[in-house]
Amino acid sequence: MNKPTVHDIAKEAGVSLATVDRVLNARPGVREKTIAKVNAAVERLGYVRDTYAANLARQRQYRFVFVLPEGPSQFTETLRAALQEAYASQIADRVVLRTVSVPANDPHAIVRALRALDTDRLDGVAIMAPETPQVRDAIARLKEAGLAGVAVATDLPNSKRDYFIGINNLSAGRTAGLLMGRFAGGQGEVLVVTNSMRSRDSLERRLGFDEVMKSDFPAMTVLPSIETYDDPARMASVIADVVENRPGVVGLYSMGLGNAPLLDALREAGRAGDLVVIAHELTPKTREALQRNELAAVITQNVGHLVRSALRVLRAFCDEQSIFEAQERIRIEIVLRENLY
Amino acid sequence: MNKPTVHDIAKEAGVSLATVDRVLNARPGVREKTIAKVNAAVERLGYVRDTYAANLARQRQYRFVFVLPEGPSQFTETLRAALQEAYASQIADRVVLRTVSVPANDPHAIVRALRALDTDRLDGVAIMAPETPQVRDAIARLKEAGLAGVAVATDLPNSKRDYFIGINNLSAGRTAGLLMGRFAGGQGEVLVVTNSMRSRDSLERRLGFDEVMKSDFPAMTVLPSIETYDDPARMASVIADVVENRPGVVGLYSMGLGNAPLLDALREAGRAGDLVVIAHELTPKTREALQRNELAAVITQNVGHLVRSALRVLRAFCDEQSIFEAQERIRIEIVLRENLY
DNA sequence: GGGTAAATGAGGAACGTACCTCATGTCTAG
DNA sequence: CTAGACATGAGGTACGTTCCTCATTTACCC
Repeated sequence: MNKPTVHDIAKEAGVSLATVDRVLNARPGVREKTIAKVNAAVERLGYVRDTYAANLARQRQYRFVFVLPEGPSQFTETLRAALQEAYASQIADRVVLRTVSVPANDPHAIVRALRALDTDRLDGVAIMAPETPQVRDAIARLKEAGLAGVAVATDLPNSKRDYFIGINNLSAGRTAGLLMGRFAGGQGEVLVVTNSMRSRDSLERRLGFDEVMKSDFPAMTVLPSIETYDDPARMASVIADVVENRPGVVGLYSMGLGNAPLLDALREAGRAGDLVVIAHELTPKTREALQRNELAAVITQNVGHLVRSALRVLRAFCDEQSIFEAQERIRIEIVLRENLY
Repeated sequence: MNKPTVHDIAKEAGVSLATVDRVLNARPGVREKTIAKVNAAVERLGYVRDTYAANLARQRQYRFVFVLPEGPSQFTETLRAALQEAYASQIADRVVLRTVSVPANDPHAIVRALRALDTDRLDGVAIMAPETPQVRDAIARLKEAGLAGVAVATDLPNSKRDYFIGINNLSAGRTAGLLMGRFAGGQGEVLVVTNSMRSRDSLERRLGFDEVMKSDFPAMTVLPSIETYDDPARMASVIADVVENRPGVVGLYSMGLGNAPLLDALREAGRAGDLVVIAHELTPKTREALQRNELAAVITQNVGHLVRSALRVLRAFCDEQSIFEAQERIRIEIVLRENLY
């Protein structure tokens, strides 16, 4: 009736505990035939290893590092907070966590940080960074050393990461497009801003946004992306320009970081609550703007989920366990004033 | 450096292991003063009990029952599937699970089922059922027997449930209202249908919906709720009536179950994809309808999250552990064609 | 100050697994 | 046929906790 243990397997297979142990842990010195016998018994009884007991016996530690962009972005701050919170909870059982901050847009510094990781004292790495060839190589090194590696929020599709935890940005852009079209009534011009189009995330979002606008709202015009390079002054002048010279603009899609300056500029220009503004990432600022009707919608991913997922997936890879996909899928969430929770 | 164990506590407090154990497990025969000494040591070292080791030693089993409505609703089927899936995973570690089906709208049968539960062989119950005074009493009995009890999807606010896992239906209705208003352009009439207004969920959703329509879209008219009593023929006639006699109707809000018949009726009447239709709960049917542009939006709660959350919360109550609120909050999700995942 | 009850200590077994050693059994090549 | 390699068994210890027993100490009351 109860869950079978290694002892049951031993009995069932007609071998000793030691042999069962050797088979289950893939230790050498067992004949093929015996291995088969044990595996058959495992099958028959439906044995599943008690991971917690195993971890206890093995004194398992999961030594993880999170490599996150430094700097005063609301998104990364939320992420760090979520990480702290998760670390204090059950999920981080037997996890020893460290975070490393890297300048977001300095590939060299990122590579340096990745190289500096002591692979002998580490079991897994979660990385949020833009992908460059050097970064790719640095990740390859980590993988060669046998570490688990996941990409968080920003994918590293060409690197040997084990898993990507985050949303599909093409779909996110498409979702923004659909919302924009429907909210704006299918007419007028739409401004698209981002801090930098060099980021893969922005590129993909823009692509998805345009696809939907073109196919579903052909009467709308999407203006070229405007880059603000994290410069509030630039943002202010962009918005001012729209107010003065672009009466046809009905919507604004902010694809990247830097929503705080955007919202400030809109308020300054007196257009807050007037345009249909759609932005990414739920933070204290965007949350407040939703409440004040200054943002029509925020497209986001649940950051708590993101970090918990990263921890679970890293552990699963360390233990060579399978991943419960449904649980790890990060959803593209649409947040309006009314479902802010 | 490492996590402190009971042995460390014993040393630190200058008492024996046995005494530490007595204190930690609230067993009698320890002086107040000694208890204080031990607790101080726990504080000082930041000791946290290793739940998994404890469960191992204690041979802990979590015996849970899920009481779910029977019948061929897509929502409950999805729920059952999610439960199966969760049961097979890590989350259900040491959990022995049983489900009990009850007729959704027969309070007597529900009470009978709750009474039939053997409280001696059970640690927790998750219930999805409409609240009636008898149900409330039956739950009180379970609580008295020391079981953990959570309400799932439908709250039992007046019962002694330990926790409610699900969305706030007032907010869900408000979210629907905001979407409806913006999607429909703030003009025209809106039809509201549900299988039954006797359900608290429908009432609350309607309330929220009306609030937002009134305050944010005063130019729109919301028609009285139409109840279909799970009768496809009735649904068909309602829709046919709209097509023929209500040219001003631009939107349709389906608050309850029974989306399949609604969608069929719309197709029949040739109005699918024409009205702004907003429904609840993501199921295979609603998913397909989103893809075909027959539904503008679906407001839903993640069912996988729902059952995993229920399991975690039940466990936490059994162990008298605190709950990681952020993780257990069920979000009101808005699903459009583009973020179906 | 002695008796008694309560408080505490010391130690061990168990949970399911990992990992170790040492002894014994079995096969195979020369 | 036998040495040596390989396969297997038997048994122990450990992980952090629970829960048990039994002995010893302490505190308190008359």
